[in-house]
Amino acid sequence: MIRVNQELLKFMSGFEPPETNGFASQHKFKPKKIILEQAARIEFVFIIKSGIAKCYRLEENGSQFIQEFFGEGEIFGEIEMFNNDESFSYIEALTDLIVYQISRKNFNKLLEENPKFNRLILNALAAKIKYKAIRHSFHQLNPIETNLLRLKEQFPDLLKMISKADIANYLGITERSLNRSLKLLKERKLIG
Amino acid sequence: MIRVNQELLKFMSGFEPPETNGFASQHKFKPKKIILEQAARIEFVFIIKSGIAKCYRLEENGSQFIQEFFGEGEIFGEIEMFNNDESFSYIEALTDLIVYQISRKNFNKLLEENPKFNRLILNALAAKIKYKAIRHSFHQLNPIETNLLRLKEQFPDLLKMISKADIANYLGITERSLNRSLKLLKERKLIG
DNA sequence: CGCGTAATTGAAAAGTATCAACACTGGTGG
DNA sequence: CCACCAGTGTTGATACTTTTCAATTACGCG
Repeated sequence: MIRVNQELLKFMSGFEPPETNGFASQHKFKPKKIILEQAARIEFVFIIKSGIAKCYRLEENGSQFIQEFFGEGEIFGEIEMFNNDESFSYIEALTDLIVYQISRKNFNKLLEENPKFNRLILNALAAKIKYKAIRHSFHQLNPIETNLLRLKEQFPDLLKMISKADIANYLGITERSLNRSLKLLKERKLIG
Repeated sequence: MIRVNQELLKFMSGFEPPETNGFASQHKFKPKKIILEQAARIEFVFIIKSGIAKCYRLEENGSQFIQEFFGEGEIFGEIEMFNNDESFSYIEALTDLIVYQISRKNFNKLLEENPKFNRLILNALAAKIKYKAIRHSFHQLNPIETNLLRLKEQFPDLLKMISKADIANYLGITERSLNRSLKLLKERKLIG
């Protein structure tokens, strides 16, 4: 549920000051800080050095759907670079966050000149696609209880780290439904 | 709904016989032919030259969820190359299908040696991610009727090309619900 | 303590699935 | 030419699930 990319993180640590070579800078954000706006022009790619962010979309009816939770080494803003379009989701810090920030120009330069980086990005994109495909499918074809059990299995500390509202938005359900399901699962001793 | 990638198609047409250079071969499939199995080892990347295929996942409870419909220039099998894993979905021909087929080795070679191809693949992956993100979000946060209207808007010939069963599986609903919604929309003169 | 945010719960309304029966269509063989 | 069949599409009745709405409680922090 909270995804990470250790390989990319390791690669980026090569850009630590003072060896940044001007490629990447570092920035800090406080919880609840919006890092990227939906429908905004994007000039930087970000890679998380530490902390957790949530990526969500706001639909016209005002409700939000959480795409994923980004942990260490996860990249965002790159999709917009490729399709050269406005952002299609918000990125918001959930914890104290430190990110590497790479300009459009440097991102493209790295892609072209550094085969290792190029492959890391290809892998990262492929991983996102697979994650989304499996998630959407499982989501649609299983009841809420099953989805919750799967979440708890993949990420036992779920309820300690993520607010009920965010979990509900991640599952695309209301908090009311989330609470009912959690209560049921507890009664059946399926979760703690 | 039926996605296409004209740029990639155009690039691939450079590999037409007799100029294939051994990079890509061509293959034909009949409707209903399964081209890729879920949970199978994959040795080739495919790019559609003509026709339509459906990409779907089979969940343990036996129901299927359609990820997308691939049209001209769409690529599949590439995700499995990157994360070096088994296939996570089926690919099935819906119409007569002609595909370019590239071996793992040649795919990697092209990626490394041909910057244009490399960028086309990056763009294709980014487009898939954006498509999936927006689709899942819209899907979750809107009622069936709204989803149907969106489909009809994006792809007016929907009902002529795709079976009711497939449309229902794409929307993650039963055929019964699909029919009820279609009837309602027709009564309200919102669709033809 | 008091305030705002987050979490919980009940009751009614709305939405969707399930199940089962029936209609339509195109193709096949007697 | 008709009878039959299989696949596809249609519909109704009922049961189940989820949302909506509103009221209440718990918690963290200045």
